[in-house]
Amino acid sequence: MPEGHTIHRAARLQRPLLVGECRVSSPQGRFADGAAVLDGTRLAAIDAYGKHLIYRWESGALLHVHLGLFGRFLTSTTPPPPPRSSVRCRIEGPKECVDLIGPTACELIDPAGLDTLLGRLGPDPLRDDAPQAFLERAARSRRPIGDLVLDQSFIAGIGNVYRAEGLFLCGIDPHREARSLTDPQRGALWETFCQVLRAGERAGRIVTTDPHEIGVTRSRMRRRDRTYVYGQDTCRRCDAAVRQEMRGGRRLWWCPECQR
DNA sequence: GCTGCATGATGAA
DNA sequence: TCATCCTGCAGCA
Repeated sequence: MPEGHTIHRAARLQRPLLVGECRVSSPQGRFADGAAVLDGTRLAAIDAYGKHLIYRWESGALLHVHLGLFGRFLTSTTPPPPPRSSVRCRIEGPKECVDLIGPTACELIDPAGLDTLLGRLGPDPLRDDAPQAFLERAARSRRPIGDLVLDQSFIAGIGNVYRAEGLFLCGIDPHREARSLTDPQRGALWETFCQVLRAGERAGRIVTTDPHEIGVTRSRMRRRDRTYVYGQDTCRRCDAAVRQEMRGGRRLWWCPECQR
């Protein structure tokens, strides 16, 4: 489900199959006006920024999609089956059909709107952005590092699972004030996010554990084997009871032993 | 059939 | 900090 890896993977996979002339519709009806504008025109490119997708059309039109918590894509080969009633937008390209379900955003935006959107985003590890802006702002911030990494203006693409797992892998207590960490700690955190997001983009799912450590074969990993602390009762590394806490409406998991 | 919950984000108070 | 929006599913009567 949707953290940055999902979005970049969707862009990579959809790009070669949708670029070209597309039929665009809104079976559910809530994007009917936008779909009418795009229908029959040619898609030029698909770009991912953090958790945002931008579909660029040859006409200059820009389609902004954000999956939010529930959004997802269903893909099918053309000709596609009839859409389910909840499909906000169907894009039927030359080689594939993509149905968009339950997005937070599915809207046409203008170039100024895109600038505003991108201006609110911090560097994105999956775009190979330079980490300086993140590192420098974090070095000055008094906010807890666990709150800060979910803030898309600090670093783009991290969600609740990667927050818990990235901080675990770096041995950092999420409550630590961001500025109290050392420069190498903040640097390692950025690098860790780069690694786990890239792995997630390739695999199409979040796996942050080392299968040898967990004692399973990579191909046999069940959901509970894929994370050290997220969604766990006990730490998959040290077996201590995993702590959890609601912060800003999101559940935060951490290991009190491995993250000091 | 209901309730609650989920890998997200926003706007009002 | 809270309510709200988006959807589907598990768990329970």
